[in-house]
Amino acid sequence: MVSPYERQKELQIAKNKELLKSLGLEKPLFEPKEKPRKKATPQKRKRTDEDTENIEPSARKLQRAEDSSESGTLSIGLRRSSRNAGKAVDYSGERTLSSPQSVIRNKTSGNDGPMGREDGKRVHNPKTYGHIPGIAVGTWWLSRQDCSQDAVHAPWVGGISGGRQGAYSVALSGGYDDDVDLGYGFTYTGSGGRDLHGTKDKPKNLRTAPQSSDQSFEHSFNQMLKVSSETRNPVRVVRGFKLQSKYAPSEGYRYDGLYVVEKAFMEKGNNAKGYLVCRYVFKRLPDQPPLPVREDYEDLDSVEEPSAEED
DNA sequence: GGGCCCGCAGGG
DNA sequence: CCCTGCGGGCCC
Repeated sequence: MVSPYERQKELQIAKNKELLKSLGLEKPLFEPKEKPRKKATPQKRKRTDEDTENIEPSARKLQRAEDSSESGTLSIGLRRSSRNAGKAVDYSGERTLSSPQSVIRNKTSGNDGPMGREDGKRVHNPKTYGHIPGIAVGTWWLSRQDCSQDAVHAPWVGGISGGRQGAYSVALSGGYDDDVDLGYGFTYTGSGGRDLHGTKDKPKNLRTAPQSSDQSFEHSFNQMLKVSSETRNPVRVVRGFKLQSKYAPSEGYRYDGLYVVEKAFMEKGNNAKGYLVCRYVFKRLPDQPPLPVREDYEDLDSVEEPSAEED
């Protein structure tokens, strides 16, 4: 039996999915020169010492965790994402799934700094529109911090970064489970409407929290994205491992190139009280490397016929 | 596994 | 200086 709440969510998702499809966003605007890789390249290498060498810096960062647990090196990698618990972290596989140009950049190697940073300096300015020089589409980082250091998406926490001419970048991290991701187009939800302070008797100091009020375009971040839809400036898009999508990386964060904000509107969000959210439709710009697809992701694509599910 | 609370970067 | 924010590490 499906709860009315779930029902509403399904309808919402279906609606937005239709919206994306009606805009022709379920596929690349132009056929990429190179065929999209439907499957991970067969030659999925087993982890070797050489691979371990490559991920060493990130592992080093988690040294402390290792100190307090006797478990192997793999499990300290998993610690980072509880949602991926039980899954094997195959960094070499991650690379084969990514587009040809993809490259892993983890700079949080830090020999012994408190936060493991040895070079906190940014080479490029994140407050720009378009690609960051030297950062190929498909570049992958272990953490938002690394991504920020490469100037692709500056905030460590926030999903939206922007200025007066619109957003510079957004991060898709699955914070709103009614967002739809078709890869070449997706819906995105604005910020705000969350109670980060708790109540008076139970004060909190959170960075994220459940939806507890309406969002609005007055909100500066939401306004930036609305401006983006008018200026049509390109927005850098980063997909994170928490995103529920076959286009999400299984671990870490990946730069997926430039998109434009095609539409901006308000609608009821998928939250208990039906608070309003700011919703956006993003469209991927042409002439970019094909998006990697996770074949292991089970697409619960059962939303097509609302009347089909009776039992 | 879930809850808590932190530093930090950015925009106004 | 104020505030926010789709992280993340730690403690339980």
